[in-house]
Amino acid sequence: MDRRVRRTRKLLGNALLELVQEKKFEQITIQDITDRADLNRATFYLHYGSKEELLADSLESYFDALVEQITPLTLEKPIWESPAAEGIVFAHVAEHAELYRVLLGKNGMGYVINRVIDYIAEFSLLQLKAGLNSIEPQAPIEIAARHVAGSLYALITWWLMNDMPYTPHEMAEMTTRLCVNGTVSTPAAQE
Amino acid sequence: MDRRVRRTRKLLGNALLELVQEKKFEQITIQDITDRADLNRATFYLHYGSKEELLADSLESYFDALVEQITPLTLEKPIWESPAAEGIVFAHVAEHAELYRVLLGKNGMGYVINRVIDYIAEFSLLQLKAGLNSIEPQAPIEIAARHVAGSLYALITWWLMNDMPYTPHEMAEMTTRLCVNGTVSTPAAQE
DNA sequence: TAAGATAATTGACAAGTTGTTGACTAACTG
DNA sequence: CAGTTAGTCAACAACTTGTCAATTATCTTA
Repeated sequence: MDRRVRRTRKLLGNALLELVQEKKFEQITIQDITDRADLNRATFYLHYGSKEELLADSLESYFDALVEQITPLTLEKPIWESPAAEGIVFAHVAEHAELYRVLLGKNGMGYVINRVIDYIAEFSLLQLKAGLNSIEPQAPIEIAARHVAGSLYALITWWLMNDMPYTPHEMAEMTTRLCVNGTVSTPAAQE
Repeated sequence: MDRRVRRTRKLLGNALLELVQEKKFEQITIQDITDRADLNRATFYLHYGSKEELLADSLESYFDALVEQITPLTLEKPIWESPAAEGIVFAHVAEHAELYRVLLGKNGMGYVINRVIDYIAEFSLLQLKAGLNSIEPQAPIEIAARHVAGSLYALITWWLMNDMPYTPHEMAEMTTRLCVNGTVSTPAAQE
């Protein structure tokens, strides 16, 4: 790929990720983006059809970096026996807290939220498939994976929006416990 | 409140909820909304400052109706002993499937998604608090509630986006099982 | 390194959206 | 019925959008 193209796209992506933390996504104009990136407005249209498209493209790198970090860990120990992988996820979120607060928070972007959940669900699905001989899911594995993804997403956003009152490690442990043991334990058996 | 005001806001709300199912939210203009509602464009600005504000207002009625339906049930039996309440939620979603598919789906709206999760989490929190003498949560109850909310949200969207391949009752049962028992059971003790 | 290809710039365009205004008419409330 | 408030209408400037053709700058590779 032409060096100029790489350069331009990176400039556009960084500009958007900056702007997204300053004002609402809807009221960021193409002009804003190209101004920030020091490019001509027409140039934007040579690469992307919309802000949404640009954002989607820019987020790939974040997610990919994260998955690369996690994958080796899961080969050692399945995810339901150790919260190590979740720990990395929470640490990653903390590192980019301002950005994720905007993308996932109050007036977050549906596109990003669903993409995050999909990502996690896909990952969980692989984990569950790999462990099928030693565990027995409580529902079809697509659904079980989705359950884990929703939980992790919800805990991440809760943590972010409440100023991260626990360490990434603590959050990872709670997430794992809730997903593996269930939400509550009933000391007295239920009928 | 003035009868004319009620009338106008209802017209605007219905117009938007219709339009939202026809085209992307971002490319719905104020003109579109007032055209559909048979009102003057200037009238819109007498009531709302933006489409987002209008949407938020319009969704209240949906959620409120739902909570009213559920509340009596939870007084009979705690939510972790019966999937009845969840069943009603899934049935409600099915009834308004086209709308929720747009609001929560692929390019859904972050605002709505987070509002839904918050709603569920608040509700779960009340349930957990009420049952504290007979159960022992696996994490601080705010977090446990959030875990349940995330799971339910994720299962709802999975179900919607996959053309609802199970009955509301089946989905409710799976949700409850996953949340109460955990994602997997391990026939052989771990390690 | 020179030639040809491709990217980016520039200024300009029509079309459409936004938010607000002031003067008007219609509808509601007590 | 009188006074208040809501909605209508037409018009406004300011801004955004997507696209264009002509020009310049920068890359690639032979």
